[in-house]
Amino acid sequence: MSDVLSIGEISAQTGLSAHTLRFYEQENLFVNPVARDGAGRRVYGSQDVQWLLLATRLRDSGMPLAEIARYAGLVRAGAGNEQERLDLLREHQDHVRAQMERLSASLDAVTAKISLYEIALVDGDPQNPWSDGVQDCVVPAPPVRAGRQQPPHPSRRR
Amino acid sequence: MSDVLSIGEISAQTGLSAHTLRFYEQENLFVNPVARDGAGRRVYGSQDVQWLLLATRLRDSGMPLAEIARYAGLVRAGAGNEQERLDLLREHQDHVRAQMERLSASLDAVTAKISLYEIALVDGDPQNPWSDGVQDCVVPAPPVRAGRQQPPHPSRRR
DNA sequence: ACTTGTCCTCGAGTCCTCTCGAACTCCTAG
DNA sequence: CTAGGAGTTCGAGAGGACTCGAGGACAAGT
Repeated sequence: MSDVLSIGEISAQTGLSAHTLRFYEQENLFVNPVARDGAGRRVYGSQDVQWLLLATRLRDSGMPLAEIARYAGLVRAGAGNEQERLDLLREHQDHVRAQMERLSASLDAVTAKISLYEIALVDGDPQNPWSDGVQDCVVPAPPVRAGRQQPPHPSRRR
Repeated sequence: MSDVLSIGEISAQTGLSAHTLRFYEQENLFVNPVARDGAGRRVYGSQDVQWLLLATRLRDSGMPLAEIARYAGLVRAGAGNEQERLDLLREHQDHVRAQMERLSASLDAVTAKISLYEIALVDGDPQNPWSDGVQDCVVPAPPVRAGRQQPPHPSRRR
């Protein structure tokens, strides 16, 4: 039960690049300090894979790396802070739910717009009110109140 | 029907800061070039509000500004490219749906983890298998295949 | 001996989306 | 006339999450 994985192997298993893995380590995203072999190479275990899979889930659902690091820190600290971990997770759960609602509202707006275009195209109505395409922006009105909220962005695909 | 809005007013109505509005203009996110008054000040109309509300929806659902700019460009170009607009929107629709699926999978994982902690806490089992908190990382396995996909990030709230 | 492959460190660069500040112009009210 | 508030431009900086590359080490295969 103590499989030993190289950075290349764990990279393959998690989908994270070796570069990213080192970066994550540096950012304290691991629960345990990463061990090294005689030649100074990183040695991972399967529990690291499990952890990383969870971590990427958290990240993909919008948790900042710093927060994941905080969570990792709590786990690293050992028993006694379960309540804190739970709070952190619950808070994130709320974020995710909110995110999904926003997404679903946006999806509705996009879907509505798509139908409009579909209708217009099927009707073969080439130069109708589409010339400016703005009047049809009748989207449900955003639930937004103030400030920014949850912008995403990929970075470069490798 | 031609209300005239200052940058401050449109900022209030869209939740975007004046700085951001200027930035968006610079990035060609507007359908029409923004008019100016005698003193060189920006003058917006209510259609701009509508457009911005749609644009923020697109952005909030993960469309990069560059893509929104492309869409705006198509609309600006006038009738004749409806198919292209439709394609763009359909593609985004797919992205949003995929995003929601990922989110929902992550939510499941988080929810599962939360239940585990809840159980452990209710059982008042303070120093149980929680010491390392890793063994419970039995998350459904990510649908991820390769490369990065949809990281989010807020920037600074103002 | 040499090539290949995988790994190491460290620092810099990139992308995206803002966000801020400095320095200046206008308009309006008192 | 003056002060305040809202606008303007331009350029720099910030934050987040990578991503890349140079330069070097070591181990195994031919």
